[in-house]
Amino acid sequence: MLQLHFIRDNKEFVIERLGIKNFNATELVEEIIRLDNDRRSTQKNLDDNLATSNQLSKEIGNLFKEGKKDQAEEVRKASTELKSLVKELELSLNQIEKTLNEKLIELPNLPHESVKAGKSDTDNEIVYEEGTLPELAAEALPHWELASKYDIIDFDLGSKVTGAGFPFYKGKGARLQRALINFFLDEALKNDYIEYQPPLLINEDSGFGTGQLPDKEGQMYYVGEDNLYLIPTAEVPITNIYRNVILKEDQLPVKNVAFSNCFRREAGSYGKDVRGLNRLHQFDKVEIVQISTPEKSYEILEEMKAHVADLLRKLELPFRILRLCGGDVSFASALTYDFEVYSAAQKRWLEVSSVSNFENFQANRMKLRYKSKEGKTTLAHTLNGSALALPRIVAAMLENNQTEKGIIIPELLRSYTSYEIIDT
RNA sequence: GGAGAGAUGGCAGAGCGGUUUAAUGCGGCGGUCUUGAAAACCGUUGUCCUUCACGGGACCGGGGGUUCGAAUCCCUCUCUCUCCGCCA
Repeated sequence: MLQLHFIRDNKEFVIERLGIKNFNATELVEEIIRLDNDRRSTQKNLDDNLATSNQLSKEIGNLFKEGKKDQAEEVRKASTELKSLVKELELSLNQIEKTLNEKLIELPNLPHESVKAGKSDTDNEIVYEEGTLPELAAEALPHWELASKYDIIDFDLGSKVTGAGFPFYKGKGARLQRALINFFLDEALKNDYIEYQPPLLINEDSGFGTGQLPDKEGQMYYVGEDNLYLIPTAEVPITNIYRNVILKEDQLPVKNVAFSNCFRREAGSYGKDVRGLNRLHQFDKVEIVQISTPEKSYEILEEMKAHVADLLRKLELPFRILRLCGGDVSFASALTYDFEVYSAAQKRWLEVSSVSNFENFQANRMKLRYKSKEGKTTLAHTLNGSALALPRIVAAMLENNQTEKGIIIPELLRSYTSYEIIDT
């Protein structure tokens, strides 16, 4: 959520920058400013009347104490009249605030100055590439076939027990999941992140805080009986720890890491995008979250980017980093880097991580602030990134590392898997 | 799931219809004293809206109500604690 005073002071700028996200904000911004003017004058009016009313009430108290009942009675009448006016103003203020808020949350975050205009993911800019693309034999298999060949992931069994997109991992496949999770967590701990295990269900307020609600409601699994949502990412519970919190500046940056299962309904997905592990309803992910001062947040974004790159390097996977264009940056993000790993058998790049700076957009929604050494309270900046999501890493690893003998486990992962090869 | 108790400022804890602009203690910050520190003493101490400013307003778990006036009374929701039941 953008800050009202910022919108007021930078109207043209806001409209122009949101244009980069292909969002026409002209009317919405006008309406927001109009509603805010309305809110201010109504508030002023209400406050003045309340001030009078408070004064009268005090007077009544004093008059009673002095035993001047007749006079007290008179003032009371005046006060009663005032009260109906106050009530009216309160109602209209509430209504205005509600509408204003509804409009305000419709505005996306402004893209960072480095974000270029663009329509879709085809306009994303490759900012970095590393590793050599593997040359596979002609008979190389895609990961879903490797998975059944070595009996390590069972998609059919998942369909039977739950439905499509809920695979079973089995034997060395299950062990590989556990190995990757531990590897990712340990690497984060080496970089001074604090480990959390969050709840997998969250309430409405938390969904609102990070921006999943109200607009992305259909993407989350919902437990109606208890009014709870299954988390689509650990970002939600981990960031919401700080909802309505004022941190001290010396607590920043906050560096948290969490492993969690993630649940996404992925309504509307189809075709090759959902084959095998490419897109699941339930998957595992290690997420890093940082909270920082506005001054440091872009420096930290680079640090997080380097952390993710290091993980892929250690797993010996060829990867590239994209800076998302305006059309592809999410609603809440100011700047997002996507990491893609090359999947040799599918001959395509798979998105395995997304690292974003939300600046104060989430912080404003959830009232996450910090107090500076001078005692000034300011909205903090929030950032997060996958480090990493498992399924596509597994997909690429199976495909790229396949040999006649089996699938070779990258060296740095072997102490976690306790095996070096997946064979029959 | 059943019964009961409770939720007050960073923490502890009073207040249970009108000098509460929330007592008091601890903690924090500033100062006096001191070579320095401690102790003692003095002062100060939250969040939000509005205003150029002075000022005004809101906030005692959330929401609603009664009243001229609510931390205080009523309703409701949430959470915490104790006991019982169930249970990994």
